[in-house]
Amino acid sequence: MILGLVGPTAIGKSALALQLAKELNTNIISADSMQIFKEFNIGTAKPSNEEMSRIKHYMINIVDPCDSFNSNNYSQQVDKIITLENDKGQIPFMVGGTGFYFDSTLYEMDFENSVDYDLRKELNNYLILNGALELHNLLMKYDIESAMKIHPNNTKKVIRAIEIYKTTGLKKSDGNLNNKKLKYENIIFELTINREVLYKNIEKRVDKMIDNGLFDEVFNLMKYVPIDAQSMQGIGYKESVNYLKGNCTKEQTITSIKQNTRNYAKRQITYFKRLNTIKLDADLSANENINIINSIIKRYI
RNA sequence: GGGAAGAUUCCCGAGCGGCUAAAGGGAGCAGACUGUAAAUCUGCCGUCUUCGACUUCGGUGGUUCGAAUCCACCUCUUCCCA
Repeated sequence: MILGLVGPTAIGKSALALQLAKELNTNIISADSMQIFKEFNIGTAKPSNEEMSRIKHYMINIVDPCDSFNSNNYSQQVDKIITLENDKGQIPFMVGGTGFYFDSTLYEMDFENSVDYDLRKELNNYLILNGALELHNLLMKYDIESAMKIHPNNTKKVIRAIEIYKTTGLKKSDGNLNNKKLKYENIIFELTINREVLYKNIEKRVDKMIDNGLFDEVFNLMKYVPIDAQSMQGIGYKESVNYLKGNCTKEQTITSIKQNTRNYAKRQITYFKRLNTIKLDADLSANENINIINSIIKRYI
């Protein structure tokens, strides 16, 4: 059993989560694909050390910035944590904006051992040489059903589908995507807010990150983290790299970070619709929301 | 004061007599998503009673069968010489 809190970036998840975790006397499992990286602090709006010392946060600062990490790595680690906490009689509180991490934790995922990075490289070369359509035709040969579902332009997904077939002999379309097996009972809350207000919040937050020294952080990171590392693709980071390399002005960079963050928030909101969430109004005070949450939890548990 | 360029749909920006509601990009909105997910990708995007109709390309008036595209004047903008 787990409790969850989702919401788009900059809506105030962390603040509410902190209070709630204290109230409920539980630990937090972060579900954030960027906060997993060590040393990526300002741009990921990571909780402060002080905050993390007050409430235990799992899944933050667990990956070296030069390494890669994926949703499967995530769910495997979180499985252990949930079991551990549940065994102690605790219901952990999963908080974050990475909807896919919730998905891959809450449900049984198909295709064990279906990763082959060399094959990906190979397919990527094939893509460069022959184009997206030919790559898609390749998938057509192995798994027509998936090929029909995946747009040829979505080459990452086309490659993954081929990879699944080549490594496991299974077709992606054989997975249980439409019939997912639930792993954990859960109650997921979702913070919502008026879109315009959200976008304003985002802009304010980005300005704050800049004031807090985002560029310095990235400058130091660039000394040892390759620019094409997964960690460097995060919003706020890739744009800063571009700026520090002298490719654009500071103003352009800030505008672009704000823009990309807004677009991201929009995608998050779309994703949350597939999660079965209970909506919370971010305009209400933390205490009000905590009361609402408490009453709902009591009803279920 | 003289000269040059230009005003295009929310923004940038093509078009330079018919094939144009007007390329492309951005924004916005909606959506997809099972191992890079802060990623990747898709659709819509003048209005409407949407297989058709209507109103648009600074303004007004012309030339044409027909104009965002040509002409005249007006308004504004940028730039250059004073």
